[in-house]
Amino acid sequence: MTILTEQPVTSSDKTFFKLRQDIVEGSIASGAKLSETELSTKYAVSRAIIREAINRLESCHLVERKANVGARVVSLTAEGLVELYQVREALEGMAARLAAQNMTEEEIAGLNALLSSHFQEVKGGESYYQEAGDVDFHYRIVLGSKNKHLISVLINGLYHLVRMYRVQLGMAGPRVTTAFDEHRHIVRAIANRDAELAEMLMRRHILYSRNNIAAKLNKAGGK
Amino acid sequence: MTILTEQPVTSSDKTFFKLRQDIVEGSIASGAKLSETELSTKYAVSRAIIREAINRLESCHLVERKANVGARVVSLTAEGLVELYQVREALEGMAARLAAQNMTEEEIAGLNALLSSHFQEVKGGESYYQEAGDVDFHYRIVLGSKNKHLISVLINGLYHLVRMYRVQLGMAGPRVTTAFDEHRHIVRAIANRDAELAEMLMRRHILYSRNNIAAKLNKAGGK
DNA sequence: CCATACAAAAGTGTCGACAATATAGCCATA
DNA sequence: TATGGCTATATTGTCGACACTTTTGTATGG
Repeated sequence: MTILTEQPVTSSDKTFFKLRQDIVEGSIASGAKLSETELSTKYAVSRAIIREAINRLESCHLVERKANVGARVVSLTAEGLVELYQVREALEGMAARLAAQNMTEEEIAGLNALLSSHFQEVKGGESYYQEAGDVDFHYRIVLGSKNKHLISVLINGLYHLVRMYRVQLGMAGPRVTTAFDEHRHIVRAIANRDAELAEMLMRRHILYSRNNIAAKLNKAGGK
Repeated sequence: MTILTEQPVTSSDKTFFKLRQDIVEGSIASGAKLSETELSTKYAVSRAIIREAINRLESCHLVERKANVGARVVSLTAEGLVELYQVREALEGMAARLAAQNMTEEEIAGLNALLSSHFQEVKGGESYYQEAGDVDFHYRIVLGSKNKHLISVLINGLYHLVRMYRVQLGMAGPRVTTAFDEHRHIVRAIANRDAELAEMLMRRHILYSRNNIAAKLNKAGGK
């Protein structure tokens, strides 16, 4: 399903992954305080482990920490979402550009295969797999850029925050078929090695999806 | 001089800053192993402090760590430099776009003042201040984007690696007057609130500077 | 009744020691 | 001599305890 194969080796890793999952999926509420002592009993590890996990979460922009005070889970705001998608637009646009230059023919064939399987699911109307498929699609292009920094910042960093917004704001949209067409055009540009076009299409794709989500957010929590 | 006012509050902060400086400036060689015990005696702090510092350095892409093995300072390569500047191109391009939308008139006036003072220095031929001035210029535009994620990724993350390349490869170039003109055009676009143009000029500016540095790197270490 | 200062509590920052893992060196064997 | 496995060493991972800072609650004075 998903390409990413990050395997926890140390106990600190495991705790970090669990904590991240709990935050992304909302088991730990957005904006909540993260007490080190409390978490250390909850996850049955020492405080040192929790501290290290919190530090890593801070690097992912999932928690904010103040010295001598503590850490809180980030709160999800409309501005935050816009800012996040602006960064995605820049980085994933560049990723698409580089993917058009650097992906192998095999990888491109794999992308096309992925699109085909998505097409079946779109007809079936399975929105969950759609979500996972979209994630998978973007992952592959980012990895296809072959740019270490790009991959690290997006996949180890921002994507988890993106997922957090999606999960907690309940994104499963009427945008699926539209997005699917956009994916097709992006892949075509990559297959044609048209880096310029691939970047532009990816940026538009993300911009559209941002507007779509922002509209939902305004409709839901219009305070 | 520089805008960034990150003040170390805890002992861990101080150690992190020192270590980062030593790595960026080459006191600790690129590619060197970072022994926790060794560093803890060298910097006169406990191993826990060193561990935390190393974790943070990993987030900055300044060291690479493997579980149960240890951490090494990143090694500087031509490919790494290209990848780094590709990310800069994407992010700072977006930063310039957003700065054109979000900077206040006062901030833009400040940018112009900065350019003027640089002009004096260019005539005086003080290459050190030029370097600092260039850094300052890019900082201001990134901050002017008012995008939290953009600021964090660039200023807390990639910029230190950029500085590391610059310092250790001895960048003080014949490109100074050219770069100065490019800065002028970027500021003009921002002042005109021409986001599109500002982004394009910034991207070209970084692309040029990448090519310039890469040329030097090939000439120097052509192995 | 409000404000200020002080004291108690809770929480984070730091440390040294122990446990688990990887590396290096050595010996035995083919 | 080369190779394989074993032991010893060094290094990282984890833990519990102590020190310091922030916060909270309380009491006192205005």
